[in-house]
Amino acid sequence: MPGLHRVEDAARHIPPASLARLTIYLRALNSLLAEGIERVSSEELADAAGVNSPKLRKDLSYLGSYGTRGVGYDVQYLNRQISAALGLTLDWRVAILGAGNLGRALAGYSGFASRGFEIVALFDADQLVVGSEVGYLRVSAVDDLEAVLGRTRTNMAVLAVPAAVAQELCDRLVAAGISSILSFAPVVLQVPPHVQLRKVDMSTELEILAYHAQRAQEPDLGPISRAQ
Amino acid sequence: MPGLHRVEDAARHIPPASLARLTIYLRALNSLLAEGIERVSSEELADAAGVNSPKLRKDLSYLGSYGTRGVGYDVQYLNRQISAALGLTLDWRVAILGAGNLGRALAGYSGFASRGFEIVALFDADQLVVGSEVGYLRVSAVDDLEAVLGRTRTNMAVLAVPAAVAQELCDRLVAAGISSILSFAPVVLQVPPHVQLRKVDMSTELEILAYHAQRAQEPDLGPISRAQ
DNA sequence: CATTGTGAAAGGTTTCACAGCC
DNA sequence: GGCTGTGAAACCTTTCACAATG
Repeated sequence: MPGLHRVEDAARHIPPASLARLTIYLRALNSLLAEGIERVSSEELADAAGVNSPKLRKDLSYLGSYGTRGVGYDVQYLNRQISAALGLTLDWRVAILGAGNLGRALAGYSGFASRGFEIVALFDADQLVVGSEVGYLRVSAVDDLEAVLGRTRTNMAVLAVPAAVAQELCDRLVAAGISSILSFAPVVLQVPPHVQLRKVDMSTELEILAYHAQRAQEPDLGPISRAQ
Repeated sequence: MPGLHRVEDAARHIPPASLARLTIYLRALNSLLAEGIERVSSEELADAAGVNSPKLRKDLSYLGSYGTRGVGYDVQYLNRQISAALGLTLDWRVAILGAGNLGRALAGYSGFASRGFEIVALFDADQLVVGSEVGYLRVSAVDDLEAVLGRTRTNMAVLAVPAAVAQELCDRLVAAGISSILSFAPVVLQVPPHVQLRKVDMSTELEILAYHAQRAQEPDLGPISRAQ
């Protein structure tokens, strides 16, 4: 394995487009690891991740050079390097706000745990739900938000609540010192600049599909450019 | 033959980046409509959508010119034009595969219905779940997939199933003639080129947050570029 | 000698300034 | 006067070809 005192391997700037794909490579590497495969070429890994191989090599080049020319990449080593670059080796403690179907689905989602994200709290406003058990978690009252966040040393939060209360809860999270927030609420949230907010919008994706399907239906628009 | 510029206003090619934001503008316009606001400037609408105003104007310019200089946009009219451009005025009939927490969350998600996506079927493999009611839907057996898709005239599908069975079900959907698929399964799926597949990956988003949070924690990396 | 790592070109996206129009 | 619509510049991303190398 390469020496220790190379380029500061940790965190140079990774372009956003690249960053999003690195997480996909991680997933593919984990599958290979599970199958007991030890070495992989950029071509094979790119196939498994659904991208082309020059793109994959370019993406990896932002982290450092972790392959061997003429040979390929060591699956386990590359897996560790990407995890480290993304910060997945740190201790991430996640609170989920909203214990509806979505919140419960997220609480039980194995993809989080397998990446080192520990779900440490689950909140709901409904008194009938507070106190019930979801997996190994007990649902906390949203009234106790600040206290529970502190006690559990939460450093990330997921909003799985109705649009109407999302901004208010977001504000409380920020006031409580949380600066990494993932929102599933279908509404634009305002946060101060030091807070990282990301959004997952489930209906946006269906709407994009509708656009492409509509175009496919109408065969009268001249040369059709490859969609996606 | 490069000739024939028949520029129909309906569906010229919309750049992907623009397309994704148009759905956000729609949401913002719907909020304005609900508040009874009839006219909006590019500046106001851009604020509501969380983008800057030249970007919004550029995005709208791919559809046509639907504003009035010196005045702004008519909320209802612009709403209709964007909906039409995205194909939301057509009849979308969606099947959800997987009636776990995620599938049920999606089945009950009001954002779908309000955009004209009708959920017409919900499938599960578990015999204990098949036949039960979720909202106004009765859960169908995945064994009857093809028959139910045909009977309900489904033209879009959502995969909310475990990674292990996602590819197999995806293949059956494609064989049954579905060519618009949204997957929540954390796995790379293979589809033929005529099929539009989109993916929502919930752990990718947390991983991107982790990367930025890690960088914010380490103040020792020289000039820090503003994240996001 | 197969395969990585990377400059350079091509293609796509965002920003900007301002012409055009009500 | 005020706001939209858009070409042109700046910036970012992807592709490509090939030099570098174990």
